[in-house]
Amino acid sequence: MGGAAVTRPDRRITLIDVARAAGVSRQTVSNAINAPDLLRPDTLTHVRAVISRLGYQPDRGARSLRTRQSRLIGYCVPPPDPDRLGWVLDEFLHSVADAARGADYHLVVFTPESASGELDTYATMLQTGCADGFLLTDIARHDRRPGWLQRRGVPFVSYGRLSPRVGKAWVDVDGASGVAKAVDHLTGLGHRRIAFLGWPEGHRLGDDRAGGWRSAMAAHGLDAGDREYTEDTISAAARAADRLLDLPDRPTAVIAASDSMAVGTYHAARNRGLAPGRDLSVVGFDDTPSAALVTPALTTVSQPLRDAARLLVEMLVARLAGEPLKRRAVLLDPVLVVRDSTVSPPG
Amino acid sequence: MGGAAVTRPDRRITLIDVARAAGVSRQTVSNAINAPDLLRPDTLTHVRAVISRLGYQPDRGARSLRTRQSRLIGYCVPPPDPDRLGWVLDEFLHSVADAARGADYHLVVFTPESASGELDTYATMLQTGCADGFLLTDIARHDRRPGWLQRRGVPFVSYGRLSPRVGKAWVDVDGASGVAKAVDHLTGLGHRRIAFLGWPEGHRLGDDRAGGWRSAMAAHGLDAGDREYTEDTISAAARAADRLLDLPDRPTAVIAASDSMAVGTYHAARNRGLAPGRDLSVVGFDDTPSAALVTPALTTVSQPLRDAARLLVEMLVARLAGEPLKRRAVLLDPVLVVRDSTVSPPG
DNA sequence: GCGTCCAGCACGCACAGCACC
DNA sequence: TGGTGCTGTGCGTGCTGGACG
Repeated sequence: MGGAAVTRPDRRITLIDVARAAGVSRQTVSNAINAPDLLRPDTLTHVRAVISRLGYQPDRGARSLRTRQSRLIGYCVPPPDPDRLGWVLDEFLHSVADAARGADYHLVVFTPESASGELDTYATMLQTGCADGFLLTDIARHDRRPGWLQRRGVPFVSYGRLSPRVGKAWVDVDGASGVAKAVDHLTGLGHRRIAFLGWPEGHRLGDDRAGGWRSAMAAHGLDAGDREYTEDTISAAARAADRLLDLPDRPTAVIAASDSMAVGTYHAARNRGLAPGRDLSVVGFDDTPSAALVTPALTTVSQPLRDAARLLVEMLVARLAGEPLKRRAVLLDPVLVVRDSTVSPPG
Repeated sequence: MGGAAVTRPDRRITLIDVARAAGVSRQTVSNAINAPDLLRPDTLTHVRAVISRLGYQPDRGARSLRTRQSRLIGYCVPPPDPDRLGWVLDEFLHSVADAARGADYHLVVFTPESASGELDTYATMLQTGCADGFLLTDIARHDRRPGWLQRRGVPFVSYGRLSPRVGKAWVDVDGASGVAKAVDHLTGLGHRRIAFLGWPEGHRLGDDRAGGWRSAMAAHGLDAGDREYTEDTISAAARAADRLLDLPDRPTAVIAASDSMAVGTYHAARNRGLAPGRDLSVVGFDDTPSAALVTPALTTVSQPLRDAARLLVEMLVARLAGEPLKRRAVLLDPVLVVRDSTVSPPG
């Protein structure tokens, strides 16, 4: 019998223990937690004192069985891609987990069972009571998840805008505004030929950012002719940036739709003997951890991740509680972080 | 009444439904899932067929209430530090979540309630049945978590070695071997003066990596005199690298104990007009996503994250099941990823 | 007695409805 | 009466002990 009882630290404290110690019934203790306004103030104070004295914590299993809720938020982590800059998962996750705890929720991360059956995984998570609602990120062009969840009435929120047809609760960064800030910054430095390197048209995020560039250029009376669209990888961006630098009247600055593409632009510039941050100004988007580390340190548009996380959790929790949303679609204004990759145009 | 019943997609399928459909008792269905060897083969086949036909999934809440287990693995995400390179959280989390699902576990990420009361958070997670065991990373010098968990008999595993006193189940990267590979690589290029930039002594990881450098240098008949120890941030590393480059007979290569410190070395070199990857070779450790992006692309020691994650989950699941561990402490051999920051010494 | 399978109970909680002042 | 607090019940499982052949 030498083995320690690993799974049983000590007997759990239950509602009944608290009730006995406080001299009230189970239900009164339950109400003290879930419906405090049903108790007389002095009873409430007394029960609460006993609760904290005994260190009582409601059991999730039992509560979940009774209420049919897990108080768990599901988040399917996107698979890492070596040719894309690491996402800002670190800070985002931290912020989300923090906000969730504030609402007495927890965050469950999971991966799809198979590439094809991602939706099945969401179904399983729901059926087994492993999540009450979901947090979505990296919404793709024809993403099936929002519509699927919407049809089933499953609460979810998205970091990334949604078409009204498939969902109403989302938070996103105002890409147009972010890129416009980059244009303002560059014109302030004296640039007139500012190119844009974006994603293929039809991508919501990409179109948003490209639109911001176009209108900001127009606002400054500049021509928005120099642009290339390509997929969001370093290597593809380098090829696209090459085409921009091949233009007869070469741009003096490039705004990229992501940090990955900005790094690709660095490569293209160096390949023809141009020094980014001296001969060519470059602006990125996302402020990934790498942005501050590359040489020259990258000027980039930073997403307000903490605010986004807080809002997303707030919205999801409201949906889970069946409450109406105060704000359904929130566009956050990003900040331009100026580093060393943007300087006055040469000459 | 127009509002849809958001929380109730449709009535759940329970053990009883399956039992009725299969013409057996609840318990037999339960056994088909948890103790298949108690059933006659034909009964088992039949029941299993009905289970998959109805798409039955055991309810986590009920199961958790009965078994006193959540089938949840807790992971406290370390707070992001802007002056340190983003951790490799992305890939690690993905791998862990993947491995956990294979064992019918899920991963709950959480943050400490307060900086001081991290242990309280672990206690709460346990008490509320929000985790059965924990995954630890970033073990600090005098980390209180392993001992605390150990004393309470809480199952946990650590990514990062543990002193036998506070825990026996861990997986770690063989830092000494990784650094030795870096030394071999550099001597192969013709370097003789290879400095080491590490963490203050007493840090297990740091000592491990420093030891690898010392013994590899000795094996090559080289002097292991050039070393600096400092904290793991870019700025501190830059100052320490400065001191190395101030040495009368300047090293031609620097091996840093982390990618952050390698980037700090880049800065220090450039400040005195030395080009890393030409005048000075630099090797990092960790292969963070930024390593491939900095200029020159950083040669670095890569952690086998997938293997680590798989092993960690395997060990934790075994501990949770009360089974003996096949392997308690596993040292994984890292791989040197050669990029552009290491070249033959100048001259 | 052995191999299968089944009925009753308890896990800890929250809801409905009743009792009290 | 209305504000408070209490008792009975069931959520879906898995364990214990018993029944059947």
